[in-house]
Amino acid sequence: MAIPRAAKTQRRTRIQEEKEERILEAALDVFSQNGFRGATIDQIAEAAGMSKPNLLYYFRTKEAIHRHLIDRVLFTWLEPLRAFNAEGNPESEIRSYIRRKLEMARDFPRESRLFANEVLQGAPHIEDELKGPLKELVDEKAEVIRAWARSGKIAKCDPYHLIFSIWSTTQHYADFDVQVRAVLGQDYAGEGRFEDAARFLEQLFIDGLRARA
Amino acid sequence: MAIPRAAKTQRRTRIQEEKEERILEAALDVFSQNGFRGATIDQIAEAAGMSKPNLLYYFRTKEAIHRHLIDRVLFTWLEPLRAFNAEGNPESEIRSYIRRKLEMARDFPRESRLFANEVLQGAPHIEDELKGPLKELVDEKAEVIRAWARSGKIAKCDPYHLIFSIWSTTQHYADFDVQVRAVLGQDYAGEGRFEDAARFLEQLFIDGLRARA
DNA sequence: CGATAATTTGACCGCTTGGTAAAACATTAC
DNA sequence: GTAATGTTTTACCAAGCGGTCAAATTATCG
Repeated sequence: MAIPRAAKTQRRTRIQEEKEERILEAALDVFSQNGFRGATIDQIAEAAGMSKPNLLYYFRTKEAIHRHLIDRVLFTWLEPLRAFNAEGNPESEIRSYIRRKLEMARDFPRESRLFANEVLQGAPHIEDELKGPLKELVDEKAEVIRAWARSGKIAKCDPYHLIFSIWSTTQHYADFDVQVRAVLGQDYAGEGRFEDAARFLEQLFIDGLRARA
Repeated sequence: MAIPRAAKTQRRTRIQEEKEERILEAALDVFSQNGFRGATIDQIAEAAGMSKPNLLYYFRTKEAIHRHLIDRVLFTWLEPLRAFNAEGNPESEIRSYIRRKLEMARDFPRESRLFANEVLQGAPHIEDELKGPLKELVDEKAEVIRAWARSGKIAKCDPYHLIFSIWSTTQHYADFDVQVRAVLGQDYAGEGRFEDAARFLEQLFIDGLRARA
């Protein structure tokens, strides 16, 4: 019998665990570089070092791989926002949110690009997640920010657009990496641009949101 | 004889002009929604209301259409940055740059997404343009901003990351439109989000860059 | 060991893809 | 008009695509 993915025994075998991980790792490479339609199963299989039918033994369709990745990314991607703490000091909360998002752009650019590809092409696979869980989380944090503004801890501003602007500025360094590198020139060999970006963005957001008389 | 695109007569016929325009218009739709690899010639042909071979009579390959569009977008996309004026008042120059970029995100979202798709996937077709003309223009304007900062007209800041942050925040409303809509909810039916974004971003950048003692 | 289940392979299929060939058709120039 | 050129269509192809199948191979367990 050859029913994939632990049919009889509920427990996944060691091989399953290993191979599925290898596939997802390879697929992250390929999907983030080519988008869903641009990626081929052959590419992913080759990157994972196995034959196409072998890969399809673990994930029945291309969509299944993609969905797995998207779900995973969607979850970890929102971690920093979840950590946003109403009780904390607004200035340091915003500062560390920016830092964390920038670190993610630096350390997980493929995940960022996978997500960007998906949203850019109309989010065909995750519309519900955006309108549901994502919206709810943002609504909740927007209320926190609004409360800070009301109590005069930060300048009055639209909390939604504040969040959008933090998302966009930080993810820019992952999604538009090629452009950033091209503009900065190759003298910027290392990852120094992330430190510079952090300094700039913290200054911009902290000073831009400082409560005014 | 059937050599496309004005071989003998250098002058393009009326039909050529019309059809090429129709093709580019349709291709912009399709490419911006699906990326290069995700788009098919059949899709473009149908959107342009003609048969595939007919379309291929005007553009010999899928790449040729794409290149044509990219070149066009690359040029118009930089208009606002070119307009950036060293002699002007820093505050109003930055303000109007943001406004202009936001208007482009609102009025030409397809162009923005076409560009985003390209850069996101490693800019395989336009690396040279990014490292050449784009970098030169940005270098030039960065010098302007740096001069403003030196003379105390605005806060000291990294001009490159300032430009990146304006690009990213404004284009976000075109490229991540689905997400923005999802988060804001459908009560935001109209284009009001662009006005809100403009207000927020102007506040953020103007206050964030205000010269400090 | 042997039996059973899990994994891997190679051959294959139907469909879509980018692109071509050649002839039919339309337009323009004289 | 008619000849030359420009445009459109029909039929087609080879390659690439996502995915299947059955058989071969390997791992697991008593």
